[in-house]
Amino acid sequence: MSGDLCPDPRGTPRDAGVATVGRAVELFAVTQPTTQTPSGDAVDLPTRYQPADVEGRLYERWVSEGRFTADPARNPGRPAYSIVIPPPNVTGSLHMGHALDHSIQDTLVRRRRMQGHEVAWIPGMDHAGIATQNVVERELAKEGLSRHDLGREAFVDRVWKWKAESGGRILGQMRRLGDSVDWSREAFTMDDDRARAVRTIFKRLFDDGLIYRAERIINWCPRCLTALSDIEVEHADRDGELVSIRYGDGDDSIVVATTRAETMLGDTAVAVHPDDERYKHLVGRDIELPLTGRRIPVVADEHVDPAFGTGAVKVTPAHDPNDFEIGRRHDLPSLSVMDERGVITEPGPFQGLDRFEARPAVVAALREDGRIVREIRPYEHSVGHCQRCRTVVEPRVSLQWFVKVAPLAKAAGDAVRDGRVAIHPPEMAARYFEWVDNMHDWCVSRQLWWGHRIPVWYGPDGETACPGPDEEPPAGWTQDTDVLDTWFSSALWPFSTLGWPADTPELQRFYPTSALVTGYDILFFWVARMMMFGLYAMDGAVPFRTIVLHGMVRDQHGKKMSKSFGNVVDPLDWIERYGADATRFTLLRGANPGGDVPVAEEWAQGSRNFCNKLFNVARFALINGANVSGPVPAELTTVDRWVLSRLNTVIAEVDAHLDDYEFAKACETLYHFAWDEVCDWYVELAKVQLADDRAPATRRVLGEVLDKVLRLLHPVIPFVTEELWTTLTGADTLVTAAWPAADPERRDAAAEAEIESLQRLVTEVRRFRADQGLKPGQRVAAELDWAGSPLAAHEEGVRTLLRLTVPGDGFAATASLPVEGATVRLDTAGAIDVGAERRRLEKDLATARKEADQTRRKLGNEAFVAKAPEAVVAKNKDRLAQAEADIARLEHQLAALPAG
RNA sequence: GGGGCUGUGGCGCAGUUGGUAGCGCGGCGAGCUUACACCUCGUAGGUCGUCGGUUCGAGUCCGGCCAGCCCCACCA
Repeated sequence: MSGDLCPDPRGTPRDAGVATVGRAVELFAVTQPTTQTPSGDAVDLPTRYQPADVEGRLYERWVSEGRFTADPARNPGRPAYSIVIPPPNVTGSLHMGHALDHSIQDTLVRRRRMQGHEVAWIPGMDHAGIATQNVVERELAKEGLSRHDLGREAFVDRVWKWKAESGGRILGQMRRLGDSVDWSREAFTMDDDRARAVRTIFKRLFDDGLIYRAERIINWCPRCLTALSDIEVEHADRDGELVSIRYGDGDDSIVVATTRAETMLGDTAVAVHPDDERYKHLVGRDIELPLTGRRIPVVADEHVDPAFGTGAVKVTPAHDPNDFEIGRRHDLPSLSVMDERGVITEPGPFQGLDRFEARPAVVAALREDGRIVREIRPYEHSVGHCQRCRTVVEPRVSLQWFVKVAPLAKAAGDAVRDGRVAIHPPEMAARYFEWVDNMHDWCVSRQLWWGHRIPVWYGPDGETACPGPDEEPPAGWTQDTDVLDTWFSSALWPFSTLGWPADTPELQRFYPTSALVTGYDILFFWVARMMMFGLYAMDGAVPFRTIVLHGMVRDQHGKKMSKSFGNVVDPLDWIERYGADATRFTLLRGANPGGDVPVAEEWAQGSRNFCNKLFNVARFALINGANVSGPVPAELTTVDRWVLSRLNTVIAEVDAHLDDYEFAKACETLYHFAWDEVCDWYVELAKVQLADDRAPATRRVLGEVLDKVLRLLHPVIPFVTEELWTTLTGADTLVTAAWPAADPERRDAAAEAEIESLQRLVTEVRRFRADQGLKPGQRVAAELDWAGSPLAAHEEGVRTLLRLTVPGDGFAATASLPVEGATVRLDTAGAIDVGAERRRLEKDLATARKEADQTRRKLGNEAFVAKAPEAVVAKNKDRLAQAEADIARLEHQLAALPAG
């Protein structure tokens, strides 16, 4: 082994080169032992990339060297790029959805870092009100305690303790994934700075009259014992019964239908449509409500659909949102018949029954009089469930805090409408508008203990005060006991993480953030709310310039991942078995804009294989002394010019794809270039050049190609690329190395055409050899007749690729393949299967003739020639010419076949 | 009830301003060749859900239908 095994990239003296070799050996030596020894020179290096050996080490180094730390004061002239991470719940752990979301963000920020931007990617977590409280309550339950046994203060302490001990497991998992976040700026939605932001904006909203307290009917979870906002309620179809009940008696009777018979105990009216002739005589009269003895009025209300059911509806203002509104319009009393746990409180036979026990009980009681229940039929209807615990939500009248969203939502919609915020993919904007344009006031109070306590105090006579964060509440007043919806504090995330309300350098430099990356599933929950609060708090400045929406990760059949299906894939499992890079690559390769991302074990293996492929080209490059520094020589072979031309095309394509958030396309482009073109063609052709005096230039080109490919791949697969690139170049890190710029001067159409032609020739001969059963390794004597063809310059390469020897004495051509303006005559020792070859050629000939006919007919179509663009016509002419050439070639080959 | 999406080789997906279909995985066959069997080479396999329309020409535009999915929703 000589010193030029791996020349020093900077051309400094030999010992530096030796050091690089030492590194290389170390890199390859930590992997498992070689399974086989290449023939010839004993280069005893292992052949597989072992991610586990490098990932942890590299990540720790990146962090300790501060590679991800943002500095708002650094390079003021340079553009800033910032992203705030969608804060995962403290209770959460990394799942594939996070892995996808984070891989996208990491790709974006790593590329910007390489482009010289000042990058801030802010990590953090969400306190996740209900979810976290439930976790800790469950823990307490194991000790036989409830939160009430501890009392509020002790319980909240307990939650903090839990958070310190087992919360935030996901942060460690983010390191495994390789997230290049700025850990020095980690935030938590409940920490002091964020609490200050909450207090500040609450007060502003309060003072502006955009937050108010009112008695309303809200969604109530009888298990969590708290109010829920509309979007925390999930609707699902359930089988139920539609029971028709006669109210009143004789001429004064009316039949109503309900799926919730038990609520009739709280009915305070029956409503009909004002124009409904059937019931006009009853409007304004009282009728008797069965079971209760109460008499309730019949009212006329536009809301009632006369065509539905009997056209009459029972009105229970306390337990149904519609009825609540009807009740308000007609000034009806609101009679609550259940407590906060959904247990009937109305005195009588049903008192103490759960709402679901009361339902059949009420129906049974009604049936005792055979004339009251007119019909019972199965009925499927939509029922709201608590998003957190799946309990059926109970509409309930209570005193809650609301944010008046109309003005805020208007601004949030306008920011997208007028283009200040772009949504990718743009189709998703429709969903966004539909939501912001139809949003109800947002119920922000929760009857929980874990969360930001509502900063409102009440005086002895019911006065209210909302002191700012630096103000004291009046002495002796008591604070509201409710806390704010979790989404209230996360809506402030893009600016609260940057120090708002203080006017920090971070805020100056990094707000508005550059992109917000998240799944389309929380467009409503979170994104729209950040828009509302961002615009409001930051005086009209948008919270982010671009919203990048991705889909959900699914299994290989497009099924949602869920425990019950048993198809959940744990990203950490993949990271351990295939590496973080392979995990990331699999996800990004499937990340078409807005589309769901199916993943499967095989895809991950494919990605792992790709990383290994890169490892091996790098190994090849090291063994052959690839050179990554200095100018690329002016004198280059067609092969070299071709690969550089392709490289620069690829750089431009990848750049464009990443600009468009087309991660799948960027990955595909690089995958194919690196594997199909660089490994399968360039390296094979380069082997020939490396054996002669073209070696120095070839080493430089090989180094150049690898250098650029690794840079381009680094944002997507940071670990392998860092490891290989630093080994190849001897430089410190790829993290801040320059992002490649495409050089249009390198584009070389002639070289590309020539190599494509060469590829076709080689493929054709390989095909022939395979069809004829000639072993790929078997050397075959061949005569190449290609006078005048530019391919003649590649004779050595062709002979190597095809394992063709120069014919000696006694050469007898038994196969003649005219292709690409050349003729290859092979000595197949008389072993060729003439019949098979003839069948094959005839089939191809038929195909070519058919194509020629079709194209000829098309070109004969006057309308086509007149109307189609010139380029299209020209393309068809080329096609015809090609087909005709194929026909001639195939006929020639057929004629040249030996008889029999 | 409203809104949106999807339907392309066995499976999962690409297909830019309309010009006769690509990729990965899988299948089949061959093979240790100057890095890689987590490899190489060769190969089979779709007329683009369906009907109709516009056009010289449609997977690519328009309409109907069929199938599947998602989101939003205060019709009992």
